[in-house]
Amino acid sequence: MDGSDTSPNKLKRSRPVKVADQIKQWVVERDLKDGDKLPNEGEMIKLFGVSKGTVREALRILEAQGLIITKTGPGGGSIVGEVSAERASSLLANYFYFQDLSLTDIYQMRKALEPELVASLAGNLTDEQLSELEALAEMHPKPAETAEQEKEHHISSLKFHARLSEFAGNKLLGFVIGFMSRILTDLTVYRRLYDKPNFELWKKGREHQIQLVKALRAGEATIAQNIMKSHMQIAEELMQTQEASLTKQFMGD
Amino acid sequence: MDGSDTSPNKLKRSRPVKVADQIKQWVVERDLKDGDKLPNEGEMIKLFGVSKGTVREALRILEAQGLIITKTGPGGGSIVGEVSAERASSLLANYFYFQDLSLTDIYQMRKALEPELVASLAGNLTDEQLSELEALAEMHPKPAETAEQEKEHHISSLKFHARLSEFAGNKLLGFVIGFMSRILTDLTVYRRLYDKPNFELWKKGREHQIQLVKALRAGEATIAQNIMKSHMQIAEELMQTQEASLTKQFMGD
DNA sequence: TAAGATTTGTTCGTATGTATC
DNA sequence: GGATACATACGAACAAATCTT
Repeated sequence: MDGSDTSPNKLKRSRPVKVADQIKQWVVERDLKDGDKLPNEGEMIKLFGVSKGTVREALRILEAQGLIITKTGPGGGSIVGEVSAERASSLLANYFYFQDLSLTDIYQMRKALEPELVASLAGNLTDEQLSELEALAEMHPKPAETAEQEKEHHISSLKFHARLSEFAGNKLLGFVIGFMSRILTDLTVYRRLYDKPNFELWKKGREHQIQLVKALRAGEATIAQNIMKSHMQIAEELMQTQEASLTKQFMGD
Repeated sequence: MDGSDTSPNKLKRSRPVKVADQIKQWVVERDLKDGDKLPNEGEMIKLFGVSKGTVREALRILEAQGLIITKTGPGGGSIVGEVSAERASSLLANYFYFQDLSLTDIYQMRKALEPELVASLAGNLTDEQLSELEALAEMHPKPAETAEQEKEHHISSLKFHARLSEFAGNKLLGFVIGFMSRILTDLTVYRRLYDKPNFELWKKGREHQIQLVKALRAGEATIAQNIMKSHMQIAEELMQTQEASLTKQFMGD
């Protein structure tokens, strides 16, 4: 957090934005952590010499970014809050709302990253984590018969990948993969992608997931990596048989 | 943008947040685009049945997310604004401020993605873009002698990668690579990474960039990819000779 | 359960700043 | 420069939530 004007922008910053920056600075100077308390409204009014309304607008700015949490009542007030992956994901989704991503774009990334992820995860998961993945993989033992079931299957499958990403030691890698799962899930929910059940693809996908968990448990990094590569290939083919443009299907919160 | 309560959270949402959601909904229902005008404060007060202060807090929330831009004066008011890559990057950096990324984490990603990027860029760049990259690559013909010069060289090098990422047809891939360049640049600026000039690494890095541009111009995807792989290897080695933990060095705006 | 204290939440009236014509 | 239309900011009052006793 710098707080100072890093860019040569001479953009006029409104007072609430300035105050928001001042609060940020106040927090960083004191190296405050997750649950630490900020001054209350009254103190901020005196501290920054602005009115209550201005302070509150500043607090809403920080809250929107996920940096603080505000509660009412005695002992209430604002505290520092770690930005959650969920919130970061939402904010980022707002950016891609305008960007016109294609399925090809997303799968170019998935093909590069998901095999990398499982390779680094092999042999490093707890029994509990492995069991959970197993349960997700075996959730749908029967092929879909209706479009609705097909949709459920695919959301489950994405859930498998999302959960996998949360186990990543590499938080950046984990976040990006989780973000892609989210986008694809939103897509599946809001559009009626996956119209027609596809027996062959369901079967392959399920086998892949089960074999993958086995490889992860055995610590077979290369095998896990190869399974995921094949899996991504299959998944992309499935998606590509459906629509291509997925603009404007998210921007959630 | 959904606006509705997707999650099973029974989190109490303050009125400004609700109004912000209502405004979002209002925008999406009408499919408003980049420069389109929103109702002014007075109209929103009537529209949502809340006071001026509440409307203003809601507007600050949307502004913080980069979704609207507000101007004063006649013809002023709020308009829809595309979230910029810059802003999305800042918001995301807030998340990783708390996450404890290591250089190894970042380079695991870079090694997976940057070769992929140049492969897809080969033969698809304009003369102008290629010239610009060339200029960046040839910016420092002489090895660094001081720590300050070494720092400049590395920022330039990261600029090269950042620019490259902006040329990506795949906006997701481009964004992630640009984001990593940003993090590494912030690191270089705020910490004194790169203390001691390293002649061998400078030379290799420079050659790589120049060869890379040549391969991109020739449309040699595989060659470009291999050059980038080597380059990432070198770059990681260089960084690893320096500090490892890069927590809490960003959170900028 | 109830009352009181604390802190945020919301409203209103008014005044000021700023950009356009 | 003056009129207009808009956001910006302030201050005082009251409402609502929540913790403590």
